[in-house]
Amino acid sequence: MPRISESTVRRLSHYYRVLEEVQAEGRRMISSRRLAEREGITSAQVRKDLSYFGSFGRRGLGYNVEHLREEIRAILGLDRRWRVALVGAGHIGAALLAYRGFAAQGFDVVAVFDRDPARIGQKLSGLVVQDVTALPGSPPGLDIGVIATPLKAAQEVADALVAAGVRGILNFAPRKLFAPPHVALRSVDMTVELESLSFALHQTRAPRRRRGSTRADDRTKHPRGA
Amino acid sequence: MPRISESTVRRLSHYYRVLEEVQAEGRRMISSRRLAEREGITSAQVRKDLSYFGSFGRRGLGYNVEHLREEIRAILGLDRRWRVALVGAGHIGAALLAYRGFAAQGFDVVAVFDRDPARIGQKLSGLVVQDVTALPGSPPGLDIGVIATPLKAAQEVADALVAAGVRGILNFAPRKLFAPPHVALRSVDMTVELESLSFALHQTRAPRRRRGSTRADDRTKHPRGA
DNA sequence: TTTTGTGAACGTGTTCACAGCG
DNA sequence: CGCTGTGAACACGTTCACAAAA
Repeated sequence: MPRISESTVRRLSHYYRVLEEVQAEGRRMISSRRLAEREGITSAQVRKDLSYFGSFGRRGLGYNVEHLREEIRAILGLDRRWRVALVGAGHIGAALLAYRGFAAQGFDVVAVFDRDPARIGQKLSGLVVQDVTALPGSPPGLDIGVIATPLKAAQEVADALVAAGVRGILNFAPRKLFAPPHVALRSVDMTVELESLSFALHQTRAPRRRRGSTRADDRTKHPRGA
Repeated sequence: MPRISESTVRRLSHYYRVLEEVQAEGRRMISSRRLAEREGITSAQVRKDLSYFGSFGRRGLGYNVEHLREEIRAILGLDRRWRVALVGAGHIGAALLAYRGFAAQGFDVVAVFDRDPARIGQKLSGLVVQDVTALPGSPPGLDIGVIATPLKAAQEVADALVAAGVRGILNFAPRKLFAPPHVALRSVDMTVELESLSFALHQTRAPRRRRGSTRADDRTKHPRGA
């Protein structure tokens, strides 16, 4: 198995979502073409992504929806539960905690921390907010840490999470964090997204044009544009 | 000027943040090397990114912090204000509204919509939540729409925002949206990030190794890893 | 026929490495 | 010397296009 690119993993995540929908619609099989249409990408991309992990389809027929869903579930590691610690019980932290879909996919928030004395001791979605200084060693077997603190505390909290033994960090603070190589790090940065939009809108250029091509074998038409 | 890649734009956004910090620290000049270190990338990347837009540095000296900040500010279109409509006044919507940094960078939320009668009419961070059916044409000169609704409403809301004339959409619903080519679309999908972490943690492989290389001219050492 | 799985071709973003200038 | 700006080399993800299978 070759090294899997981050983009492939993200697409798998999308395929998984589509398959859930398609399954709910009662379909038994789906082609790479249909799957691709739902995501606005090419069918070759779908097949290539899946081919890194095995041969899940049947030629002429497509993929069995339930089976493929289970395969991707296993590939993504969603067939087990992950113990998550949330640091930062402010607006964003609270919003994340309230998000039901969190636990639904295998992520259990087992502890919430904050530095603000006014928040410590309060209950949030069934969990008592603890003092962040209690982080080291407190909840055993932590897998993932979620950082929803203000900018300035973020790196410090990341270090504490690493010390507490997490192997993955999801960062919501708008700043680049550093962690040792054995700790996976992902960031969600709303500021960057907004500024990227700002850049795109700022360009009063001619509407961006598609990369041209004439051959069409594999090309998927995108129903409503990009 | 060549076509600018999305990754370059996102990095510009990061540089901008670093420059703000560096300026606050009172430094007058900064080299591509230092800038790169802060972001965990190579100095060549920094110089290449900037070179798409002009020659902002001075050989032997580096870049003037304030000047470069202003240049990037203009490039990203942050030297004007953008009128933003928020749809969805739930947990995430409320968290976004409460985020002060929003307005600080030029994004003014001028209207909030929701479908839930219980929320309509309530005040949120100084704005009265309006019925989403009032969206078409209500606030004139909208630039950007932010979608913070449940999954199922997202595409419908996107269509409404497009009809209302927005040129950019920031989507927080965990689903692929479609919009016409003249509307820029960005997504923040926490689910994908978590599942990407899950995948990384699930791989009990040997710790991922760096791509090898011996020459070092331009290489930047990353202080604490990736 | 339909649709998968995949090597090969292609295009695009990153890194190298150095000329050029302060 | 130090550091930028940049063509050229490289690496890597995407798309093509077709053999194979149902």
